[in-house]
Amino acid sequence: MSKFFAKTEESLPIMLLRAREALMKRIRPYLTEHELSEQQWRVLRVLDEVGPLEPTELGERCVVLTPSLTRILAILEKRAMIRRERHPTDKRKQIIHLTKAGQDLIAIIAPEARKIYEELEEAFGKPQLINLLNKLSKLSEF
Amino acid sequence: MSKFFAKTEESLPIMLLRAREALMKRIRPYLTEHELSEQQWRVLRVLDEVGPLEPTELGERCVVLTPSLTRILAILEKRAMIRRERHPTDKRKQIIHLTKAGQDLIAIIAPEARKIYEELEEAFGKPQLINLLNKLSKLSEF
DNA sequence: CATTTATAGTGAACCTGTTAGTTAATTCGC
DNA sequence: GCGAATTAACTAACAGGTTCACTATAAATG
Repeated sequence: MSKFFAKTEESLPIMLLRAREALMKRIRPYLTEHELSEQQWRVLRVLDEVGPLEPTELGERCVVLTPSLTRILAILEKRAMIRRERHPTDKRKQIIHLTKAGQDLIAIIAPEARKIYEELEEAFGKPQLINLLNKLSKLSEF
Repeated sequence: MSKFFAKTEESLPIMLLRAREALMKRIRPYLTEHELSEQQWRVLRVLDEVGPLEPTELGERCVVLTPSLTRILAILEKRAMIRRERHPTDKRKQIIHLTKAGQDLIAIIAPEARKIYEELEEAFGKPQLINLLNKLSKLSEF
């Protein structure tokens, strides 16, 4: 029962995990309903948000390592949610496109997910949330 | 390229993940050096912090689901970092103890890990960190 | 009591995280 | 230009995350 560290309730990595868990506990059911994992959902969202991307940049934006992304893209391609193209000049690269089916799926889930974010904003206050996001953003660059 | 959502840079779950990643990128090397996963490390720390615990409560404190904890405890037991006891009155339960070897390992890693937290405090400012932890704590109860 | 209901831990299946290593294509230095 | 270093994507192997189901024990309900 020695005390080498701050209590785990004050450990930033653990608290970040706990907070994320609380959020995802609400969101996951909607994804499960459509047989999407969290990570698959992130990939679809990012493609929808920024348009066609190379896997490496896609992985960075989704916070998914490339070995995971390889598997995720294989699954999403089999479900026809994404489509691959060759990069025009660099043969090592690909370009990942969201398909119509992928966009449709996003459009179905979007209202449910947005509802949760609105609840969050209500419970938390928008300025507080913005402040939190700013701090997290700074932390990401640590 | 439609916009069903806030940008992913403003998506709280993703930002929580990103921030956590930035932190763990610094801490992981020290754990890897001693062949510990993040989660195994959390288990050891919590046992050191609060003393012997039943698996269920241990899992809650570490933010690890019990099926994962089962596997983690099996590994840590094989490495003699923890030890199991039967619960005196409830035969369903166990009590997990940190062994001397476990304590020793913590004592070795502690200084390195603390150094990183101090760097963080310096780069971020203590009041900012406390404020962040408070917000995360509130979020955990959402 | 007997039966139902709840809880603690485990097992299984599938996906993801992480590290390391592979292959092919590109870029850099000379 | 040519070999060395770098980069993009993939594969492999093992640990962890998540859900579901199962067993054993305990508690609640009648």
